[in-house]
Formats: sequence, structure tokens, C-alpha cells
Amino acid sequence: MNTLAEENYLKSIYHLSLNTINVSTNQIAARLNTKAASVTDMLKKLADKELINYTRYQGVNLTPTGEKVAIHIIRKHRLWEYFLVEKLHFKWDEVHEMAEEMEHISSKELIDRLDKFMDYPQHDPHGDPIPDSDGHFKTQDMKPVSEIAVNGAGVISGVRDHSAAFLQYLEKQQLTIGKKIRITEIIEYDHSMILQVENKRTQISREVADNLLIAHD
Amino acid sequence: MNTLAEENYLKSIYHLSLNTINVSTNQIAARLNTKAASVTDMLKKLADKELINYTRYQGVNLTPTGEKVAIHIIRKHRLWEYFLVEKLHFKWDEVHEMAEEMEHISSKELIDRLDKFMDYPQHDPHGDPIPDSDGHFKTQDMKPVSEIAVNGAGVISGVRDHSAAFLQYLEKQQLTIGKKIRITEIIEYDHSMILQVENKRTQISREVADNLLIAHD
DNA sequence: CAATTAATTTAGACAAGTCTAAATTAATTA
DNA sequence: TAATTAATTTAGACTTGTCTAAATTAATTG
Repeated sequence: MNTLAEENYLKSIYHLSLNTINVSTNQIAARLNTKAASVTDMLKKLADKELINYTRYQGVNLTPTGEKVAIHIIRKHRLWEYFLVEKLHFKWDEVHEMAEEMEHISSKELIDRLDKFMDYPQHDPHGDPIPDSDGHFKTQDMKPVSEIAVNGAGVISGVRDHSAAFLQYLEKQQLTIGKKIRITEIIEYDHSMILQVENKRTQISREVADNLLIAHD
Repeated sequence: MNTLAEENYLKSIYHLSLNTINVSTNQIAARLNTKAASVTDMLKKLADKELINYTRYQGVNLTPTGEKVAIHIIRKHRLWEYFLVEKLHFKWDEVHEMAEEMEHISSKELIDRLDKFMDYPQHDPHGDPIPDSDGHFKTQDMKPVSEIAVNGAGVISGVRDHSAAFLQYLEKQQLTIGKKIRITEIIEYDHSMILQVENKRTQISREVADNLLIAHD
């Protein structure tokens, strides 16, 4: 079907497309830790296979087929992450690398059965939505905590930064998916925020607030 | 660590080594559906990495390190097969190809946790032993049904032929792992055998009897 | 709007793994 | 034991995915 390298390119293009209409060669190169020249070569290949729309110097976007493939890979990645956390009891900061390998296992039947085995989870351990067998998923309306005003409240529902370091920090502060929080105070000087998390108070920096997403109450 | 191609060579050499001391280039080529010339190239590479002992024209065998790597791949293969059958309810003839992909997932911690999750199974769905975390496993004493005399009995414990066609046939005849059988009669003409399987009688050809393994009662 | 700078592409090379065809070695047999 | 045959290896080529360095195009700015 598609090679491992092709799948990784499609996935990167998909993720980058969430922010910009046309994804640039350099953006892809940065995300994949590769060189722009290598990206150009691969873009030609993916365009030949009609998985992306590509015009020289203009950046790329996914064709409907390309998007379908990308979403299926993301479905696999998130279901395996869910499996690793819920069934094998890994922590949420430990599963990304393993899922990067597992997402390339090809059998669709396997992934559909895994989905059923876990009773069709809607979100992966980081709060990201898990596409269903047809590639459909609903995005919940989320905002970075940094955009909430004093006295605003909500439920922690996702993260922007998926790095182990950030996830470990959140875990330690008990700022995990599903927790209800309320903004108690915003320090004007550095925009750090004081939160009420259940019956505890925590102060978080602006950077943390930018990377932590909540759904409205 | 090792590439996918290297892992597949090591696994093949391991399996072929069960029958012969030194494995030949052609044997490996046949098993991997590749050409002898390609095998020679790879053998040099594996010898450089000290995973096999290789002398030109003399065939190869695994070094202790190579064997350890091979057994670990086999552990992964068999644990994933067990998972697919016991947890995802695939049939025993459906899991081989999927496990061929899954056995290359690298994390040892993952596989140790999977092992624990399934409560340390001793055998995969085809009766093959699953090595433990240290690579140890016990081989039970098994014989092809064709070597048993009239009135001999035992428990079906393994297969020599792992093809889907053979496994499907056995399933249909209810000749599955764990079933107790007794030889009722041997037809001299073609060496086919009549078996008592629980409260049914079944006749199997010599070829089937050769590929079906039982443990002594 | 011409000149500079930044982004992208092209050209040519390389490593891994494979192949075919030819050469070499080992094994078999007359 | 010499000749034939079978197995294996070598030589040279190809594909995939990558790289560096040079060339080209687009964007920015004086």
C-alpha cells in the first residue's frame, strides 16, 4: 500500500494542515527532522500517487484520499495509545514513541477489533479525538486556559504540547484530563494564573496555560 | 537496533536451525522468498554484527547474541498471536500475517506488560511455546500423530504446518489444541488413521497425521 | 522596482536491500 | 581422480529514501 516513510509524511502534512491551508516544504522538513530537499522528492512521489496536491514553490495540501489515509493512521495511533494506557497501564507520557511504531500495522480489521475490545473510546490519553472506522470524529470546542478570564471554569480536555516533559509536569500538578478547574487569579506582571483544581490551588505559568486546553463548562 | 530485514533473516535462520546445524544460503532464500545472492549479502552484514557465524560456502548458525535476538522476536510474535486470538477473537488461522508485522515493534517493556496483561501464557494459539522475558521456554515432548500406534492416545498440542488451509481443516474437524484423541485404526493401504476425538470418529490422511502433533498422555 | 534574502528545487551522490548474470567453489559421479 | 553438476558468491545494476551543494524562484525591502 504505502511505505512507512509515505505514511509519516501524510501524517505530518495532516497535522500541519490544521493550522495552515498550504503546508510548506520547510514546515514538513522541520517536523520530520529531515532536509527540505528530501521533502521535495517525497512530495513529488505523493503527488504522483494523488495523495497530495502539489505545485512547485506553493506548498501542499492533502487530497480527499490522502486525508483519509492520514486520518486512518491517526486512528491507529490513538487507539494504540489508549490501549497502552488503559490496558497495559503505561503513563500518558510514555506511549507516544511506541504508538509511532504501532500506527503502521496495516490490518484494518485488527484496529476495528481493538476499537471494539476497548469499547469504542472517544479520546486518547491526551484528550485527542479518536476517529471512528469511517474516519469521522467530532472536535470538541476547546480553548487554551490562557484565554479564560478570572472566574472562568471548565474541564481539562487536551494539551497542545505532547512532550513527555510537559505531560510529566501536568501529572505532578494533577492537571490531568477530566479535572475541573476554575481561574482564581491572573497575575498581571507575567500572565501566570492561579487555578482552583478540585480542592487544591496551583499556580501555572503563561506557557503552561497556553498549552493546556479546557472545554467550557 | 536491527533493521526489519535483519530481524527476518535472524528469525528464519533460527527456525531452520531447529532441523540442521548449519543453515544454507538456499534454505534461507527459499524461506524468505528471495534470491541466494541477496542472502549472501545479508549474511556478511549479520556476520559483521556478530549475530551469526558465517564462512563462505559453509552455511551459517546463530551466535549466542543472534539467538537471543531471534528468540525475542519469536516471543513477540507468539504473544501478539495469543493476544489476537484470546482478546480480539481472531481465529487461529487468521493471525500469522498480522503477528509478522507486530513482532517488529521494538519496546521490550511493552511486550513484558502485554505478557503480564494476558497472565503469562505458555503457548501460542498453535501450541508453540512462548519464551519468557529472559528467552527461556520449555519444549514439551511431542510426536506427529503418524508415529503413534493403534490404541495410542494423547492431547493435540501443536502443528507442523502453520498454513491457514491446514489450520482451517483442523478447525472444521475439531482437531484443535487441547483435544484428547485416541488412534482407533490405521489403514494399511495409505496409512490414513481413524481417530476417536471426544465422542466423534474422524479419519485423517497420512499427510495430516504427519503435521499434527500430540503430547503423550 | 531593482536588489537582496529566504525558501525551494535540482543535480548528483550515498546506503540499504534487492536483483540478474557471470564466475567460483564444493559435491557428485563416471 | 577428472568431469560434470549444483550451490554459492561476486560484479554490477536498480529502487527507495536520504543527503549536500548549487541553482532557481518567490518574497521582502531599500
